[in-house]
Amino acid sequence: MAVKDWLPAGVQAAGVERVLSPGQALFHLGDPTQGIYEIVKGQVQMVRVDAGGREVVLFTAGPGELFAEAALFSPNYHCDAMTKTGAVVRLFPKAKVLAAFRRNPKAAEAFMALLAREIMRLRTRLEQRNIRSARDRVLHFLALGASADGRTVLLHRTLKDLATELGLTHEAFYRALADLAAGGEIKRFKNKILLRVADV
Amino acid sequence: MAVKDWLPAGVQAAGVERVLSPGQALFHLGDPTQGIYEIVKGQVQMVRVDAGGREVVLFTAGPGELFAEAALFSPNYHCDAMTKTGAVVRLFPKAKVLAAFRRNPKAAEAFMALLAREIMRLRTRLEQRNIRSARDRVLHFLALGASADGRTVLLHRTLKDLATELGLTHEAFYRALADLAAGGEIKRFKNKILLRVADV
DNA sequence: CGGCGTTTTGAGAGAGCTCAACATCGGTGG
DNA sequence: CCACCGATGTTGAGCTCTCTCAAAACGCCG
Repeated sequence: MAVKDWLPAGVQAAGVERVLSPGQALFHLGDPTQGIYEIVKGQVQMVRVDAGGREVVLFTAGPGELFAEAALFSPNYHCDAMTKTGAVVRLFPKAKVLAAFRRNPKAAEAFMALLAREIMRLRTRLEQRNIRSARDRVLHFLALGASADGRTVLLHRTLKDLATELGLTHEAFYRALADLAAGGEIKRFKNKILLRVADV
Repeated sequence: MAVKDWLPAGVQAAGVERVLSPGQALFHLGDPTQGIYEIVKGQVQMVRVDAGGREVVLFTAGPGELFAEAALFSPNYHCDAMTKTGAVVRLFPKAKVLAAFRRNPKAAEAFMALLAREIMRLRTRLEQRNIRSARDRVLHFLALGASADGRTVLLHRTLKDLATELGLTHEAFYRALADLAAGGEIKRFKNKILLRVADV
């Protein structure tokens, strides 16, 4: 769900793009909150520094993702945000967004729905990580990624990226795919994978 | 954040408790949505059945957790929900909840804030799972769990439960703790753990 | 005291990670 | 058109770390 599909046009128009160079901070702990960000390009990380000075990464956001939703409901940021790689982000000012929600319950509901869906997606990924075996984890992922017919999984990103999302090294992921293909459980194509429907 | 802290009193009063026996379904895919559930006792699982007839678990909810938030924004359920262990749940009817949000933007905002916080928590746990080493994962967890002074981590649940949440076997978790304690990185007490502040 | 669940420690095996080499593909520029 | 280059994709070999299975100590509660 892209921002443009749910955010009222008036608020979208108020979006401000910002370019971050590698290592630059987007905001710091304690700063007054500005609004929510959409990651346009690159990666941005939420980082908290613990008492010992160690960096603890809370979250890594990539292109297309929403960032710092919680900032809408808090006067100050609770952690630092920075980019290691450099990034482009778009800021939607808090006041505009909240005003839109108050004025327009439909928009508010759309946002709630968005958050609820994000929660679902995250919970699913977390459940996925509870599966130890690479083979089964990949199978779980494929079963969930299957389109309506229940057999076809379209691959949008590179396999390498998928491996990362699954919490596997790319080697382990490739091997799991090779095993499944060898066992006839899947068939691999250029940009998609076909699942074998269970026999009987 | 317990339900009673954010849900308007009028809606809370409309909550209906329901007792589920082991193996019983809470709802099925395609059923019209009733509302959101709070798990009072036991565990309830979201399950989707894939084309091959395999069960794919999407999420397991425990006591105190909110369940099926997305149901508020969809006319039908997108998966099955059932309990293996038996459970007690409380249902807050969709119409009442949504009406309260429309009537009362404050309540709507409180709910959004709740969802946003849940997203943060989930993202943090997911980031945690990206840490391979048991030792580092435990350290990450402790650093995040530290209270204001940055050194004290209070333990509310049993270590065994914590191990599960961390995605480790309890043995691996105990060993990691023992290692850290042996190395002087933490000090263990009855119901808390002290982190050593990094030297210089 | 007896019983149950948590906490601990031990030994062994398997699975995924690491390091490494190579193939493949798409794009770029001579 | 071909050579080159970087990134993705693939396969091999070895090692480490966690999981698994097992057993025992500990603490709590009836």
